[in-house]
Amino acid sequence: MGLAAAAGTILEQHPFVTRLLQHVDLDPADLRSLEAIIDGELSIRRRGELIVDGDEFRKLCFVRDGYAVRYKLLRNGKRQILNVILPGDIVGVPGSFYERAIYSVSAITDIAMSACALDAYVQLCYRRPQFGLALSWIAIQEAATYAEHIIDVGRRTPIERLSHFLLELHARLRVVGRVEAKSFTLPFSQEVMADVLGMSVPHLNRMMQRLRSEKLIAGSERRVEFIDVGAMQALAHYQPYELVPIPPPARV
Amino acid sequence: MGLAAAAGTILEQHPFVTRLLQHVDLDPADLRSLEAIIDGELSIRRRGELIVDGDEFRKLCFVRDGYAVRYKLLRNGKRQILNVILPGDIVGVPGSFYERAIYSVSAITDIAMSACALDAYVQLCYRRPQFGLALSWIAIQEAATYAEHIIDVGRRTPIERLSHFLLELHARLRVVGRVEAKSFTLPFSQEVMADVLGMSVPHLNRMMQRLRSEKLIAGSERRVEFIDVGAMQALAHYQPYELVPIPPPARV
DNA sequence: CGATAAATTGACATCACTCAACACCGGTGG
DNA sequence: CCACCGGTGTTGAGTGATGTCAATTTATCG
Repeated sequence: MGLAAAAGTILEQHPFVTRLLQHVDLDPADLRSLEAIIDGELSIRRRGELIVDGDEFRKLCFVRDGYAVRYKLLRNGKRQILNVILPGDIVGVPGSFYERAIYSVSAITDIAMSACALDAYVQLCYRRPQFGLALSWIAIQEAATYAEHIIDVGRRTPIERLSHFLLELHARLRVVGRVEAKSFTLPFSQEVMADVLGMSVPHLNRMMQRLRSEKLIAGSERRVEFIDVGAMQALAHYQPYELVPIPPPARV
Repeated sequence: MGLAAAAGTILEQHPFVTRLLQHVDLDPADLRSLEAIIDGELSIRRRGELIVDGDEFRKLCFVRDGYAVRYKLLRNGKRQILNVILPGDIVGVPGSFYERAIYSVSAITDIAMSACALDAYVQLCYRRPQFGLALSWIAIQEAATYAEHIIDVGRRTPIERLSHFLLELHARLRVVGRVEAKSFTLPFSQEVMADVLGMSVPHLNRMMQRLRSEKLIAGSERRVEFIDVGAMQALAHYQPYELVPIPPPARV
């Protein structure tokens, strides 16, 4: 776990800031306040554990680059991945808000994050309420993503689930500039995707082949190219959602 | 949709306030500010729709009494219930934060709520940042509930799912004083529970019988009495979680 | 180039869904 | 008072989708 000294321009080009600015206007003073509470950069190696279920963890880590998964292991050895974590996401939601972390987070690739103490962020919220609102917005978006995930595993068929996952992943990666218009590189193995979607690896593999044979996607390996986005969205019951911006403070 | 005039003591004994006070200290002035933005009481009849998928809805409704479900209908007619809504919960999370509601909400019993405009709540957050933090905390708790639900439908077996649902429901109802120590009255039909848990009604029914025959619960109809809470929790992989309180503002 | 991880394929068993029919209950109107 | 009715809970039979468990090929990484 490397902890580098905080340089001057931590937040330059930071995908978390990119995401924040989609919800709320922040002036340079706001950004400096945010930067002031960052207490370091964290680097974790591929396969490293960022958070282990049961830990006391009271930090927020803003992912600069790399991929991770938030998951829970059941006693029978099964793993459910709750969410894939992409650049711009926060590690520590929801774990840091509980007495002990309720889920584990593990790095899929090498990953770099900017970290701050939860308490410091909360103090920032008292001074600059827009950060509290931003956190609410992000948490609500997180909840909506989870909700869609419930529908995936609860009522969508395996092929619909997989389609939905691919479309949503593409949309989320687009926000932080990690995709091309109709294609992208999958950062995740089939084992990971199977654990996201609550299915077995062989079955996931078969569904992947079926998407290819039905000419909905192309590309081999970790490459996904959407051939017919419309058909794919219809199959997946996919619907792009748009968060409202955070209303600015009323003039007094 | 009845809209009664706001009386003086809207928030007296309001289960939403009960929940807020578990996270954060609010003084009487805070509560008056909250009360000031409530623009009315809403009553909906059993089976009424509170929100329809696709609506523009920009309110937060704090449930005073009654039960509802947040759900999505797929084109094939299947319904996935994302969450059951209990007294003290907010209707409008996450729907009001999107341009158009992304889920529907429908009343299971008659339901009474206090409503305010989302924008008014946001303005309150600028004036009193603890309300922004409270919203974050509630949204994060919502996300964690959804996460547990993902594990239910993704990796827990049907009987584990059902056990988990019953235990969690009991815990949530306890916070707002709607249960006895080891028993409670189910507000939901088996059809509703099946749609929560992503299973068919007949199968849910069989699992319910199995819980009874294995002496884990007793009670018929809508009555649930836990006989062996420990065994039930073990079966369900259930774990009670505790949110940290919102840190108070630092002394200056 | 060997070792390890990932993707793919096949055979098979079974869990849980579908589609029924039926029982029960409370309310409602004749 | 009783017949009807919608909503709810219960039961049964049949079947197909999907998991399990392997073996095998292919990629990736030292």
